[in-house]
Amino acid sequence: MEADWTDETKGAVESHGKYISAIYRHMQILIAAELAPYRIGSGQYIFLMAIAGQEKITQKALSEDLLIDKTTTAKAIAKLEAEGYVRREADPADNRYQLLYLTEAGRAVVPKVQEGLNRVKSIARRGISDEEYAFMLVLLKKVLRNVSE
Amino acid sequence: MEADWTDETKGAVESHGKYISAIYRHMQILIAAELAPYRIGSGQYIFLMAIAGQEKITQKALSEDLLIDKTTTAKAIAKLEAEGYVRREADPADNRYQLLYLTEAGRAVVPKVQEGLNRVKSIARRGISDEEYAFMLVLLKKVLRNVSE
DNA sequence: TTATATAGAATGCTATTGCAACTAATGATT
DNA sequence: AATCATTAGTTGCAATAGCATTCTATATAA
Repeated sequence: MEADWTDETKGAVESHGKYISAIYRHMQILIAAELAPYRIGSGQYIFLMAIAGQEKITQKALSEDLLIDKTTTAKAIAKLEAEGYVRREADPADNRYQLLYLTEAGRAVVPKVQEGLNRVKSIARRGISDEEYAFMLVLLKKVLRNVSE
Repeated sequence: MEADWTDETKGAVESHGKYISAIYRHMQILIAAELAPYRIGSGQYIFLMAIAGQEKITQKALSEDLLIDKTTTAKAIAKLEAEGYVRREADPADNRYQLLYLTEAGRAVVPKVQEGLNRVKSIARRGISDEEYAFMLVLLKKVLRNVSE
């Protein structure tokens, strides 16, 4: 009674794309709510935490590590800098590079941000065992490699 | 040598959030490229396919099914209507409802869109067995339920 | 019947994100 | 040394997405 593509359509809507998209958007909302008290948006926290894990990093390296466009990185870093959490310093060896460091305020806020992220993560992981979660991560990494190369 | 939160930080950056985010963004890019010939953006295809699967649907029902904000739905439908793929008809029984249908052009483009989505999906699924993929979907559904309730 | 409440949809605003094009600095070639 | 190419980062623009608010139509209450 329906054309062939109808089933195909439902198959596609039921594929990972829909879930990835919905999870992403809902997590953005949850994270934004957690970090609002610190004036850190859902587009900035990942950069703050990456710098916390490796200071003296460049925007280019951040972009590559996080698989985010360099112009997005530039804007996120600018916001973190404006909020006083990150400072930039030109690399004396090559003035094209801006080396990124946490400020004192940045160092102070990182544990708070981590707590907020942990709360969101524990909500997202409800009812999923460590083994299942680890396996899901393996598969997500595969998918990411597939779509990003 | 590093503070305790550093490991926590790496753990968080390595959790599903980063992968979900990166997969979402890269899939948006791939899908946008596939559908550009039809002037359908990455923010509209899911609505087009949902209407194809169930015509005479309302924007409210679409928003709930797809877990997308109703204002986002309104804007996406407006674009699909402007491109001539979808038409709206006020429900004669209740004029608050706009019933959504595909136009002839919409019906014609759906299989093309499906092909493009299938191409992206097959790229994303490379090296993942049917069983693994199915299991990943189960877990993604769990995560989605957790973050959307 | 009129006033209030509710529901679906639309609009204005803002945040996130990426592309194209640009600037500034370094490196390579002649 | 001067020209050209490459690289890191910035800026302008547009698309996606959600919140707050408004609009319009229906339902409920007085």
